[in-house]
Amino acid sequence: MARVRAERDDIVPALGEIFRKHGFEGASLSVITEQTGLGKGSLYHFFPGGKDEMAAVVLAEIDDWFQTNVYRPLREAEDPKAGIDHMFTAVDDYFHAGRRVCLVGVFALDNTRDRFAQAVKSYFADWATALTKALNRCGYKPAEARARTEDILGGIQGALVLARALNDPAIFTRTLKRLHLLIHQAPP
Amino acid sequence: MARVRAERDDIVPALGEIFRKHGFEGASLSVITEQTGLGKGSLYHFFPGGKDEMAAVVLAEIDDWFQTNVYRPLREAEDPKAGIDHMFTAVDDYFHAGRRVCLVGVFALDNTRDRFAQAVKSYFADWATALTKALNRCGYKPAEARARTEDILGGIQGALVLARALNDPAIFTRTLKRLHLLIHQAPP
DNA sequence: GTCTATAAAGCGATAGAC
DNA sequence: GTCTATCGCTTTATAGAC
Repeated sequence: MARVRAERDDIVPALGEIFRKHGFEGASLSVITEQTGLGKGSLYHFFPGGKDEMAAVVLAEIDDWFQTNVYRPLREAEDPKAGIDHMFTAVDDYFHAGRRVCLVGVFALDNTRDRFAQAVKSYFADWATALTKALNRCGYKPAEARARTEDILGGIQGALVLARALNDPAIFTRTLKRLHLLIHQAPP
Repeated sequence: MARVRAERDDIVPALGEIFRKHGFEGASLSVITEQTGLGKGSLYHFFPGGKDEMAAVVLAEIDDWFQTNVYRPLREAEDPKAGIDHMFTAVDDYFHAGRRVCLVGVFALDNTRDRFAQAVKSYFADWATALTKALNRCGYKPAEARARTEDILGGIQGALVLARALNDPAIFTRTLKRLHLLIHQAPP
């Protein structure tokens, strides 16, 4: 049965890419079947709840990844600046230097599915809390830490939109670098 | 026939709000029928091309609005700073202080429909060109003007994502104010 | 111009053989 | 676990009466 779970988990990343590419409504079962190579029988064997469960599992995996690779380092790094450095590196890597959009951002704008609203909210709220506290530890006053957090999280999401819209991934990496320098150059 | 065009144009804003709320795939004809009060017969009378034509007309109207109310003032204002001031006011107004998402941004992330890619690209490219030139006229060097343009356009889109995701429209207005001050406080 | 009826296709989901 | 067949429903789009 460990094998069953492993196999199911193996297709979750593929599902994530499909939802990223087509959105929730656009990711029809025929598209999912085609892209994963699994028939409907197999898909419903792994995900009895259908598409909703697939999306929920993908969102849970994303949350898990960011908790481990971004939020926890932000919270637990002895040097808060090192945690922030790590965040920028991890984010550039995760979004493939601007060639991969943020599924949570996609689900945030396409708010048809209210059932994912809580997962979307938690993703950004957890990130914001962890980053704000790290900035506090860097010496930023609370109000400034919150403002910089909004600038950074919003800047990341917006750069992903721009990079995709203009078909120019480099926009993302450039923006990320400016946001990073802003923190290091202007600690209060 | 002027009356026909007028009536058709009257429902375009409603279509825009429907696409904003449900996305392209989520805006089914039954939803459109319900929200506009027009039956399928009327809808296909106005838009023989179906949903695709509806979305194309909405995107064209959005482009027209931004050309008139944002890009042209940026290009033609005698004082480039006044053009930029006007842009920030118009943008806050257009996006209802963070309560309205950007349909072009939604279509950018939900890239199922490649047929809208050109309209999406033009929206941001025209905006970027107009703003960069205005910043140049303000005294910014070319490279800095391009960087500030990316910060502002990306910051706007990202703030809209964050505001929607966290259900906190004030994030948008706060971010807009910071982006605006950045230009006025730090002209090179 | 708006309506109803309907066509044709695709959708998510299920059943059951293997 | 994977497959095929199929159900019931919704979708986009069209036809034709009014």
